[in-house]
Amino acid sequence: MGRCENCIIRQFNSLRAMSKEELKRVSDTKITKLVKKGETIFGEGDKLNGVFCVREGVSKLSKLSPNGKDQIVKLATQGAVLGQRSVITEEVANLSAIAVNDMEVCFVPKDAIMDSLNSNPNFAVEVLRHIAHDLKEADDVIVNMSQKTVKQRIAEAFIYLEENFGKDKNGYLALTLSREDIANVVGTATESAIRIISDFKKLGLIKASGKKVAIADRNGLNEVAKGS
Amino acid sequence: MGRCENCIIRQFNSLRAMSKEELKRVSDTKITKLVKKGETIFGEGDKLNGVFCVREGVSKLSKLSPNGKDQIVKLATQGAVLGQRSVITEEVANLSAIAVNDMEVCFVPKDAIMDSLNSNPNFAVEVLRHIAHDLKEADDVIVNMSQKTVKQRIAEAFIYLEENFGKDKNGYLALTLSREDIANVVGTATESAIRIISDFKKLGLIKASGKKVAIADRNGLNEVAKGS
DNA sequence: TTATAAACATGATAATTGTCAGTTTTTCCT
DNA sequence: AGGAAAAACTGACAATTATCATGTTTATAA
Repeated sequence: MGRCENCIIRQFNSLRAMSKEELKRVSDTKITKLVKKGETIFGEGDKLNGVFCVREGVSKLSKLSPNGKDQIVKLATQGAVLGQRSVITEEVANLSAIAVNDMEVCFVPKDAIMDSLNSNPNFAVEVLRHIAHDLKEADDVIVNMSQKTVKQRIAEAFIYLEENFGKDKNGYLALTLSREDIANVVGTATESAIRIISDFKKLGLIKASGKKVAIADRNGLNEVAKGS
Repeated sequence: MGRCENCIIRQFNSLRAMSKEELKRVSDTKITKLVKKGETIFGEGDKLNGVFCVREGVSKLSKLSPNGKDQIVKLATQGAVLGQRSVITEEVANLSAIAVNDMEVCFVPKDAIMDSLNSNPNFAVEVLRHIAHDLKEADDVIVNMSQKTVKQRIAEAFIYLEENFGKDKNGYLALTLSREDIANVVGTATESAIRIISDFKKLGLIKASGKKVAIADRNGLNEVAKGS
């Protein structure tokens, strides 16, 4: 409790984006919530009456298809805000948000966000910049999905995980994903992902101890990502 | 000349988003430009010092990979604004904008946009809503690319074209794309797209006269799109 | 600590999609 | 209209990726 406003501040990357009174209003109305690994924060089709700031842990934003395939569109970690896109366009959520590990999130009601957006241009522009950045990333994903092979995309995924979530003291990726989640990030079958990850291990590009994975040959992995 | 402000207004879907003075400023600084089919409005990596409003014609936003593959991320038509994402985040363009047919665009300098964004919350929120909508569409494309087959995506593409660009008096899709462009929209090889389009013709789902395509069996196409 | 499920792994095979090479048709230019 | 160039098409084949079946290891909870 008491530091939820930090999420908003970090998210919008501007201490000046919200006035003191706005911060206070947000802080007064916030609700902190613990979410266990595997639990759903919100599901596709849910009407959201607020956004969720990630204070701890990681959430996957994904969409399940009728045939059981689950595509992960984005991984959101500390400082990220979930659901803001749907709140802004006043639509139901188009993705589900599920905890990848134990999380702590805080809830900020829709009205607090919308009031600030409408009255504070700095805040609106900061949110705009942030969403514009997300859009660029999404466009990049589209291009990658169509122009790169599964092998390339998995190599990229490991590099992405190291760059965005870091390593633990032993050099392993700080964020541990199941093989299935990795497959769902790159958009392939779980077995295909497993096979390619095994190959990477044999080639010495990564090392793995159980579910933990470490990048062993960063340059080599980069080569693979750029096209064997 | 003289009606460029309409693009901005239509784009942001709010007559009240810009004040009279802002509209005047935009209108005073605009430059109208004709772009021939196949010409580039801006290329990946270009530094944009303004945005382009589409007054006439259609532009494809795409990214070319080193191996020659070209992925079309979006088709932009009358009323759309090109380059605003890059202007907002102050990055170079991440996509190229190329005319699919003869176009008329008008240029609005960066400063005119940024000034309005920073001073007029309504305008900023309208732009925000618009980009948030683009983000949802991009997320949907990501999911489609990974969860649907090429056949399904091509069926969807025809439905999309009819819904978004309409039909001419003879019932043919108003926007005529080459087979190569269709392939680049759905992310497949040109020959694969051609083969599937031929199949659709044989099945009576579409009819084609030269490059012109018409949807002959909307329900059937819908079925295909949803999974044979 | 064991049992029980979940995750990981591997082989065999099928389906999808890509590539290359060549032909025909359409478009476009002067 | 005639000819060149681009686009559309087709076949044969290769590569990639998915699916199914099944065994093994690892995690989890009673």
